[in-house]
Amino acid sequence: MYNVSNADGTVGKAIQVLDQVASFRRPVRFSELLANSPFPKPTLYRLVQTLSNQGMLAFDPERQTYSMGIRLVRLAHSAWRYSSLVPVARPYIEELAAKVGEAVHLAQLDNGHVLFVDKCKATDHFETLAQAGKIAPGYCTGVGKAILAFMPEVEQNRALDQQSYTAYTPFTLTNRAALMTEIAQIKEDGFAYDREEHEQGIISIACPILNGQGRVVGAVSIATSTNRHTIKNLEKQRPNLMRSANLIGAEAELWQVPIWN
Amino acid sequence: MYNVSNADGTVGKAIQVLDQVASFRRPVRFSELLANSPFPKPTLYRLVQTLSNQGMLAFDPERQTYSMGIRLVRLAHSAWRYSSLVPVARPYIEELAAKVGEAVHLAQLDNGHVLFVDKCKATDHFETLAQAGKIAPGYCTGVGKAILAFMPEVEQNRALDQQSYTAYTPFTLTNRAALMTEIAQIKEDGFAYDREEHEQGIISIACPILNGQGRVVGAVSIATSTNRHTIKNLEKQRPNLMRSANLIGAEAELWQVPIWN
DNA sequence: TTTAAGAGTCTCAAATAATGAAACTCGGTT
DNA sequence: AACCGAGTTTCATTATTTGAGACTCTTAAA
Repeated sequence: MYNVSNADGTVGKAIQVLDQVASFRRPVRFSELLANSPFPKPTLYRLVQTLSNQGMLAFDPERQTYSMGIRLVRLAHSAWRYSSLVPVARPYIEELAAKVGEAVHLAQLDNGHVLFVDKCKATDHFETLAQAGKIAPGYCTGVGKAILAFMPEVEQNRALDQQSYTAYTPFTLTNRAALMTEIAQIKEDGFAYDREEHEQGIISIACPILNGQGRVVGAVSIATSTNRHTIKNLEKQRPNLMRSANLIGAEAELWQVPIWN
Repeated sequence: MYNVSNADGTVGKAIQVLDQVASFRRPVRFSELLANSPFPKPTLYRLVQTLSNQGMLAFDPERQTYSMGIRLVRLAHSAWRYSSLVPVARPYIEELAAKVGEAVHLAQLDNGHVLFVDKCKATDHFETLAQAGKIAPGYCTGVGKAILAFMPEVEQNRALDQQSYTAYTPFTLTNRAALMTEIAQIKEDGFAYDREEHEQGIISIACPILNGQGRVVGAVSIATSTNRHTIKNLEKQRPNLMRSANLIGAEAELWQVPIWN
C-alpha cells in the first residue's frame, strides 16, 4: 500500500495537490485550495504553477480556476492499457458478459480505494470509458465488499475505518460492525452480493480475483436490475463468475504482479 | 502550451520520468530507464522510488519492473470527467453517431499531441479497445489534420516539426511539404479527410471545434470503412458534422475554457 | 571455488531548490 | 481616498536534492 501520508518531498506534495484538485470535481480557485491546504500560500502557489506548466493541471485564466490537466488522461491511458488488470481480464469479462447477458464490472485496488477499471455491457460498449477510474465505495458495492473481505487483516482494518458508511439506500450497511459481519460471511462464502445497497433497483454478485499467493488483486461482478432478476437468480451465475475470476487470477499471475495495494 | 522541456524543479523531473515509463508501453527495468535518462543513477533511483511510493508507478518486486501506477487512472478520471471536452461534447457526439450510424470520434490537444478523448459507435461491436487517452498521429488522421490546420501559426509550425511522417499506408502523407499543402486546403475548406492514411480501409471526415475566439480546442470526426462508404459519401455528412462541432464549440465557450494547448 | 560483471542500493558533503514571512499589486468595495 | 481580499513576488533562511563513488547481491564465467 503506498504511502500518501508522509509526503515524500516536493513530488509528494505536488501529488497531494493533484488529489486535492480532483476532490473538488469542478474547476477550483486558488483561494479555495488554500483554505483546505496544509501548505502556506506561496508554496501552494508554486506547486499549482508547476503542475499547470506541466499540463497536470489546467488553468483557466478567464475564470482563474484550476482543473485536472488533460496530460493525466494521456498518462493514465498507459496505466490502463499496460499495467492494470484490464488487458489480462478483457477477454474473460467480455466472454462472461456475452454469456450472462448482463453488465460485468472489473475493479481493482488503489491505496484502499476500490477502483472500477473496466465494464462490459452485453449490448453497449461505451459507458466503459465514463466509468474507468471511478471510485467505487467499498462498503456498499459487490466488488468493493468482495475485495475488502479478502484483504490482509491490517489493510482491511484500515480500509474499514476509511469507509464513509453513507446510507445511499435503505439497504446500505451503515456501520462498521454490520459490514464486518457481512464480510465474515463473504469470506466464508467466496461471493459478495450487492442487495440494492448503493442504488435502488441495482443488484450484483461479485467474486474476488486472487493471484497465486492467494492475494486479492481485484474483483469481477455481474450487475443487473431488480426488474430483470433477483438475488436468487444471480446465484445461479456463481460457477460462471468464479470460473472467470479464477482464470483472470491465474493469468494475472503469469503476466505481471505489480503492487496495486 | 505547457513547457515540458525546461523541467521545473523536482516535480518536473518526476513527471518526465512518468512520461518515460509510459513511452515503453510495458513494464520496464530500472537499468532500461537509466540507459535513456538524462538523470544520474541515484537521482533517477530516488525519483522512481518516490513515484512508486505514491502509486504513480507500480513496482513489481518479482520481476523488478516499473509500470504506470493505477493511481493515475483515478486522477485521470477526474480530468476526463470534469475538465475535458467530453462532458460538454458527449450529448452531441452521441446524437451525431445515432444520426449517421457510424463511429464518431472526439479529440483534443495536449501539448501538440492530438488525443482521442471520446468515441461513440452507433451499434456494432467493432474491435476497438478503449481509445480514450490514446495519442492520434496529427499528420495522418482526420481529427489530427483538422486540429493542426486551425492551430495558431507558431504552434502549428512546432507541431508540424514534431510529426513522424511514418508511412502507415500507401496514402499517408510522408513529408512536411505535402502535409502543409493539405493543411492549407483544409483551412480553406473547413473540413479534413482521412483517405486511408492511417489504416487501410478506414476513412473519415473531420471538422475542427472552435471556441468563441476562433481558437481550435478539438475536433470531431465521422469514421467509416471503405466497404461501407466512399469519401464522396462522407461529404454528404458535412452539414451534420459541422453543426455538431459548432454546438460543441459554443457550449465549451460558455462552460469553461481551460488552456489545453 | 574464485573472480568478474552487472544491476540495484546506499552514503554524505556540496550544491541547489524549496520555503514562507512579509511585502507588493491590482481590482473592486466601502 | 482608504480598505480589502485575492493573487503574485521577493529574498534570506532552511531543507531537500544531488551525484560521485562505494557497497551489496545476484548471476555468469573462469
